[in-house]
Amino acid sequence: MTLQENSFVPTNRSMIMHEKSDPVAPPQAKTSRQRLHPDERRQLIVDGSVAFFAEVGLDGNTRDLAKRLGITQSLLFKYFATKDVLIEAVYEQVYLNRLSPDWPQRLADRDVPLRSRLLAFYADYSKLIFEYEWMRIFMFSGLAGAELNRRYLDHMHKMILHPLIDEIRTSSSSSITPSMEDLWNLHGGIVYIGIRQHIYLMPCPADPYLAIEQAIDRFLSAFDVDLE
Amino acid sequence: MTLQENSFVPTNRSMIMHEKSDPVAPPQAKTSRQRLHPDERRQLIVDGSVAFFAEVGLDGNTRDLAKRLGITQSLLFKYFATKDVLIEAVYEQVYLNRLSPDWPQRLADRDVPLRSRLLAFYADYSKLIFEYEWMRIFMFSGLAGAELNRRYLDHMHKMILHPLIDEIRTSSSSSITPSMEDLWNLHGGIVYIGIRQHIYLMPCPADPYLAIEQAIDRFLSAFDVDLE
DNA sequence: AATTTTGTTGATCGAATGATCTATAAACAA
DNA sequence: TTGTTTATAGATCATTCGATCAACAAAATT
Repeated sequence: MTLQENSFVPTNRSMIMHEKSDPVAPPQAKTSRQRLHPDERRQLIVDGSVAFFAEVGLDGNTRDLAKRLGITQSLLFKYFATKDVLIEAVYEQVYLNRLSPDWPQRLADRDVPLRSRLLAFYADYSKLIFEYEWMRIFMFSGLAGAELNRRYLDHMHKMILHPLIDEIRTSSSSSITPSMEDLWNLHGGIVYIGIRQHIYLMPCPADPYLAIEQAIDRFLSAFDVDLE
Repeated sequence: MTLQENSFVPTNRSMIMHEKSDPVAPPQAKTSRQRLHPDERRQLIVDGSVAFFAEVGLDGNTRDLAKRLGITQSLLFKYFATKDVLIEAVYEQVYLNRLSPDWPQRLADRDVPLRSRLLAFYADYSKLIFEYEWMRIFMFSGLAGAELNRRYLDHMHKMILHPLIDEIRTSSSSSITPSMEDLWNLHGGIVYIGIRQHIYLMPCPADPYLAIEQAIDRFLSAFDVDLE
């Protein structure tokens, strides 16, 4: 395979990285010192931090962040004791209150065709995770070894994917039963769209819904589930 | 969905990261100064760097790396002018000469059943990318914005996945034709096994071959390709 | 054995980075 | 207005990190 022909191997370091193309945005209209209510300022910092760390990684430095926010670096430490505390706030902002908590129930609602349930779930879920900030911060923290990611995926396993085994078996007209690996395969194939888009910055379909729909249909028909 | 119930949200910073559990390995039997042939020393440094940077990320520091190698930090700069040059060598070590260059041809060999060709390819390919070093360095460099990754994936697109559209159409008994997104879905579902294993450090099947085989079979039968 | 070569070390430099401290000025209360 | 509070800025500290350099010692050469 031509992958070996090394045309993808860097010949010139300059194209590789660590350049980080000056992530410092245009300094906000520097009209002297702007005094805000602490709550508002704090939220501005968190929002800016999410965008900043998603772009440059969790060890982006606080000076660049402050510059992008149009504030001084020392001000960051008035609101967050340490950089780690700030990153904690970033995690919360990104992961908290982002997806309806009743998906386990809705996925088990057998009054609705299984295909419809799956389509609805992945339409909702993909809208969440196919966002630049979510995808990249999740990947950065995963690489850094955060327990957070394992807990999140354990939840996905227990509350979403594993229960689906039963749903599929029930809706199936044959006796074949999907394994957990099969369900991870369905899930991974969908998630990978977001990885291509936001991690590798590859061109991707503006609307991934069709691809998701077809992946789900292929999956269900392999287990003889009616596509209605 | 219970993902919102936040049981995966960090309540305690200590479990999150930046601890990097002392990536410095036991210093090699420090029997005074060991003088090696430059080629051998260089290779030791590159090998150690691959393992080190795969673990802690591409901005791991050179002191820790040197400590793990059992050499002084300054010695690194005798072999590599800058840290970036060293990382370039890491890329080469990881990506170079790792996969047979004739996969495009073998995948197009219609004397062999398409299913067999696909199984053989992904058996080979997964052995390559399901390695800790490969997976993590590829992800780190992707997040850092390396052009390398886009080039690699472009190759995958042009030389492997796109030609498969034709192979599938030819082997199919129906008239449905897979789109590029369908092929990326097959590919991504398989790659995601390695991501779970090496990025998120989730428990995974020791041998992913069965899961790969079934993913391929589901895919092919969706396009009415004989499974022989 | 004497001499040269060069692989390796330890000390150190300068810039970058997380964090701190004091001075300042914008809001608010009297 | 006057005085108080506190959000913000600017200067600075202590480390860390990439990189350099002179000194040293293990091979290689004579």
